[in-house]
Order: sequence, then C-alpha cells, then structure tokens
Amino acid sequence: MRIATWNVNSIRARADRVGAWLDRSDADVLAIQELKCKDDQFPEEVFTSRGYQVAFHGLNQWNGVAIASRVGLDDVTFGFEDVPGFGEEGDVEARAISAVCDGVRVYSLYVPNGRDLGHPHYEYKLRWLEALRLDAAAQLAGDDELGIALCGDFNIAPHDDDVWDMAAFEGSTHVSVPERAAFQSLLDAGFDDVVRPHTPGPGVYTYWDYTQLSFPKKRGMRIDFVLASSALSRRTASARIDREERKGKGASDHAPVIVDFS
DNA sequence: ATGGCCAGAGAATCTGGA
Repeated sequence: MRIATWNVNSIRARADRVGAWLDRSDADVLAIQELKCKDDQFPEEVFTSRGYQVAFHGLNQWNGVAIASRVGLDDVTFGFEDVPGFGEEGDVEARAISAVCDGVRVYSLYVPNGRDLGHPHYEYKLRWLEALRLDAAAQLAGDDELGIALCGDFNIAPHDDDVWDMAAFEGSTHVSVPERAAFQSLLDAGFDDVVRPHTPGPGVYTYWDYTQLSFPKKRGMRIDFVLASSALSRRTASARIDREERKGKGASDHAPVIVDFS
C-alpha cells in the first residue's frame, strides 16, 4: 500500500496539479493539508473521477485537511480526542482528520504553526501536539499492534540537519527545544519516522519558502512526516520525497512525501 | 531546467504562512 502526505497550500489553486500527481504517483492513500476552502468548495471530482473516495474537513479559508483513498475509507473521524481550539472563542480548527484505509488508521494532520516563540499560537501548538500524543498513545494502549500512520505537516524540524542553516533559525519556531521535545514524545509513544531512513540528509527537505529563491538555493526544511506505529513501521518497504513536484509555476511550497508498505 | 512569494477575502490592503 502506497501512502502519501502533501500540504497542497490550497486544494482549489492546486486541483490540476493534485490530479496530475495522483495519476503519476500511483498513491493508494493521500493525506492532504491546507485545503484553504470550506467543505462546499472542495473539488471532489478531482478524486472521485480517478476512483478515489475522499473525506474532507474545511471550515473557512484557513487550514483544512482531507484523506483520499482507493483502498477503502472507513470510520472517518474529524479531529481527535480533546483536540484544543484557538482564539477568543476557543474554536476547534480543521487541522485533523483520520480514516481507516485497508486496515490502517491514516491521519492527515496540520499542526499549528506557532507563529513566534511566546505567541499564544505557540502555546496552542504545544497543547495540540500533547493532545495528539495522548490520543495516539491511548489507541496503542488498547492494542499495540494497531497500524496507525500519523501523516502531515508537523511544522517542526526535529534535528539541526532538517533546516539549511541553524543560524538562520535563531529564536524562531519550528526548531525550539519544546517543539522538538513534543515531536520526540510522539516517537516515544510508539511511532517511527519511516521516511528518514530512506532519505538520509543533510540537505533533504520537504518544504521550501516561496521567497528569496529558496528552492533553487536549496534552502528548505524537513517538516512533513509519516510517523508509523511499530506494527506498520515494520512493513515499510521504501520512501521518498517528490522534490520534482516543487518545481515549476503553480507548485505548492511543500513536496509530497510517499511511503510504500508491504 | 529550478529563478527575486503565494492564496483567500474582498475591493485596498490585510491575514497567515514558516
């Protein structure tokens, strides 16, 4: 089974590229982040016309997550247990969706950005990650042989090799000790980064800023991951980052990440 | 080829991204 994750940065602006990518990637399951549209604006036909079922969750022009699958899409769940909200109303945002695809519970996750160290959004990010860890750990506590794939844009560069220059990130989010500790806590709960062993660094990234010629200058970040539970991790056959998809006019600023499971 | 931001809302810039 081929599972991919991709922050598309607007599903409507990227509809043609996403369709073309599905055609050539041969992905069975695609976890999508940053839809940037409401449910009634979601272009379902991009997926249904190609034989995929699709579940999506979008509330406004921000965030939004979806899962497309051609190997079953069962028990669709929006959010997760005790997912925190943000803002004056504490509204829960559209940052998580999951479904069972061919026996694997696949999550599509768009972790809050954090904005700046000390910003309320940063505390929100850490709370959100802790709630995700508790949800995932609780599932594995019931059955540690469950196949779970936590896919998405984690907005964390876990290691110094995951950014082009640590000096450029002095005092920034994405590389702070608490964020990296939150990411490590997810791994400690029973998950493996199944992509890194197949895409060793340094200089291997999943995101390049639109500004400052970041992509041609190879100034990127590795912030998109597939974290697999132990039972699923053991089935990893190969993984890759589709850097080609970042090229050309109309590309997302993130590249798709693909994993093949036996 | 891989090139000095992009998308959405809404109607001039502003929010958010990272």
